Amino acid sequence: MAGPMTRPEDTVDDSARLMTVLRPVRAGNAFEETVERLLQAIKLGVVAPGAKLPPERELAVQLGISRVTLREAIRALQEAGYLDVRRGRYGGAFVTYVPPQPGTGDLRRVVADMGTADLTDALTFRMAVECGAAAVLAASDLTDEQRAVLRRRLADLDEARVEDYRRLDTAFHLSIAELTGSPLLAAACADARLRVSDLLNAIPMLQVNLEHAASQHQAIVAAILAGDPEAARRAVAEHLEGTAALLRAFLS
Amino acid sequence: MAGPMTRPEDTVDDSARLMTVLRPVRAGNAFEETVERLLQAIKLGVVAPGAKLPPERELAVQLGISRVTLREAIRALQEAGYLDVRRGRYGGAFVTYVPPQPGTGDLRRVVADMGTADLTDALTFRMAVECGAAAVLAASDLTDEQRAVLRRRLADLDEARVEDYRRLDTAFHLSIAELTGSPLLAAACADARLRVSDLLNAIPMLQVNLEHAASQHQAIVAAILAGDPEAARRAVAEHLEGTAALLRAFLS
DNA sequence: CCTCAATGGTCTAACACTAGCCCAATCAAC
DNA sequence: GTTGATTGGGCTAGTGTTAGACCATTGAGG
Repeated sequence: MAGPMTRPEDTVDDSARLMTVLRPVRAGNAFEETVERLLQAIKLGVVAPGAKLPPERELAVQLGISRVTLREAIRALQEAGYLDVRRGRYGGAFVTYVPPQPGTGDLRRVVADMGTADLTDALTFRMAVECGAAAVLAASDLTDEQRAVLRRRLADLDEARVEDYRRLDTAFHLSIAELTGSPLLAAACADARLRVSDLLNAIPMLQVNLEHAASQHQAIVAAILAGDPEAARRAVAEHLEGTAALLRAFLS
Repeated sequence: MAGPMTRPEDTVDDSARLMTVLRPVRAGNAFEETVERLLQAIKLGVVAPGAKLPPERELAVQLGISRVTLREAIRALQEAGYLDVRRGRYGGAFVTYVPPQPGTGDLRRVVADMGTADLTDALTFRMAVECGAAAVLAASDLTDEQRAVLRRRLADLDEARVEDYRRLDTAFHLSIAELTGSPLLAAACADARLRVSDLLNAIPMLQVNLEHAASQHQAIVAAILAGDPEAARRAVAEHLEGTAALLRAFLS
């Protein structure tokens, strides 16, 4: 009775599940992960250009690392030109990074950098979590305040100047996940967004695409406000599929 | 022009996004995270009772940690009664843990342990990622082999003995994510499943519930095989909603 | 001017983690 | 039996990380 209960047919693709569960415990050392996280906050525009990060002591606690490690990461970002660090009261680490003008980057190079396997992984992951988040939100009872936030984000995006567009687009997408009230889901969506942000930044913003995106954003919000999970899922899927198609077009 | 571009209305719920992006970089030290991960493999039945973990050297590489840290984690699990470690050739760390008989645990205690906020977070997260995974899989062109795996998992579950049920149920759900081919998505689903596994283990398995679950599983597979993302999403949502309702019933 | 609170800059001792090496035990094959 | 390959057990030197204290700079307000 103490023998293995594994039956032959179970071992067929158990290796896949072993890979999934026994994946690396940590992506790198604390320093690298911290740089990555701060870069996320900057590139996603969570900390806007000209704004400053929280004080080191506070930030170190939030990130669950020591101040020494945090300072190393900040210094690296400073030397890379993302931050301007100033001492004294009212000082801090100010964001100097300005999102690159779309179209100037070389999309092929970005794709080559991350590898096509990682690319499809990221796109698939994003499709799943964002569709899931929208469907969950559409299925829940929304307060007036939640509805207002959603409409506000949509309106911001419509009025956005070109240089603010990516940041507000990110804000719109992340708000959907945040409004579900699930930190885990919000983190997953932020992670997914980050993994494709370099890609998005390298895509030129054409008028036609922006108009498509705008109507798709409207469809998403309408479906969520109407409490229709399946319409919400479909709208998000169409929107993201559009991005994926755009990528394929620029790559072929 | 170098001033903050943040407009007043942007700051309304920027704090939420700051919390999301500037969340802790690491959940704990390497030892704790490793124990957690191994426990995940054991409790989810990825390594079946009686089977053994990969050799220490190999496993340490897979987990991206040193052998010393891995051995500490294994020793902790050995002392907690989950593993039996044997030396010499054909030795290794054998799983001795047998999943608890459902109904013996105190559901209320488990819920109290994790807190209701974390509970709804986990349930919401699981709902989103599993619905998303099923929809993505349904929207993709499946090979015959993929279809076979899906049907195999379903059949395994139908024939399952009571003591194997949870493990095969986990295998079924995770297979859906794995079949999308996205490691990120598979990892997210495994994480979601783990977060509710203690809960599931504490729920008695009643004949009625098992029958409901069986027909829901069939509906999920049918929708995926039919290539209908929305039916797939709906089927998964109904299935998971059933679990959530069951939880509420036992808690009130 | 001065003061003082907030903030970055720096140091140190303790602890965590790693890489690499060698030892000890086991057991199938010969 | 003896052997050899495989596996866990244990050690050490070096590096990464932390907590906490103290110093240096800045600028608003008195």
